[in-house]
Amino acid sequence: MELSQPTPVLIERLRAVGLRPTRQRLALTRLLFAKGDRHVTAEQLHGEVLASAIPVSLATVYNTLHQFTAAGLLREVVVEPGRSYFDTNIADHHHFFCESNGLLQDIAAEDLTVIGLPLPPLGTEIGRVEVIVRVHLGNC
Amino acid sequence: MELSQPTPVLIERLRAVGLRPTRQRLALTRLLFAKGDRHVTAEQLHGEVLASAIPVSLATVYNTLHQFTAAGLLREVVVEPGRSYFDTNIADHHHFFCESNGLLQDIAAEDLTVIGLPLPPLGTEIGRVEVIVRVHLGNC
DNA sequence: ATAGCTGCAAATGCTTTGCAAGGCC
DNA sequence: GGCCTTGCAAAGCATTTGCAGCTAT
Repeated sequence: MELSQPTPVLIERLRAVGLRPTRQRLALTRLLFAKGDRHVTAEQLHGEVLASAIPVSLATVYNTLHQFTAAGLLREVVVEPGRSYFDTNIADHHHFFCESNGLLQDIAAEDLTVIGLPLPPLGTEIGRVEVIVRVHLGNC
Repeated sequence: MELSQPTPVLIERLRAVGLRPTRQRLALTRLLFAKGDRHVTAEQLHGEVLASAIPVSLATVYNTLHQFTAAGLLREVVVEPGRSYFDTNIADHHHFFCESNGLLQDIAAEDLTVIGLPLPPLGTEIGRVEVIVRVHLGNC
């Protein structure tokens, strides 16, 4: 598992996608990519970054998450109305989603195969196949 | 393809799930289940029902869609942040979603098979496996 | 220096709710 | 008549935007 990276690496990572390495973007990058794959909401990440003593507004967290998504650093996952998750794993993969506690968990693309996919609607091309396995706590 | 059903059948359908067959619920039921499978947003359906000369408020459309969903008459499909689709096809199936024009299209469960599903997270049970094939218009 | 960021607060868009009036049984 | 529904408007949330001030290069 990938551990926290030194700041210079993070700075390069931002520059590589054409984003200036500002204090708040670095703080968010550090939190997002510090350890393994993460699935966060804007609200969650905002709470974390405030806890790390760097003041960042919620609006900036939203803007940054979307910039990162547009830059290909993150992937947006929509599983519930009115809430967006951002996934630091941008490789092709799928998810378990627990409807009881709102937790997302990765399923590696290699583990799972979809067979029998029909042709897409006329005039369209397939972008991505997304599998969401909805689960719930057994002891409810 | 199933054509528009006579009103008495619709009334029974509502009663069967414990909902009073009011004028607005009947109008919505008629629009939803008149012909084949549909994927509508609350906004869309509201527009349609107003066009049919029966005044229904948007709030009532939302409430009704959720009551129908809770009653098992509809299924909610989440594909984009900030918009919910309601699907009149409650059988197990999957979707094409066109990101260019927001159209949903069914994929029959029989057509598509998911193999290699890992065990769900400890303590959870699988509810439903949902496959969303994201497509986009080729001529963009 | 200057183009690009940030923060705040206000605006937005979708959805839900509270409560008085109305309709179904 | 009684209870469930409806409608409207207002509240609620998550998210986006406008603009003045700040910052990285």
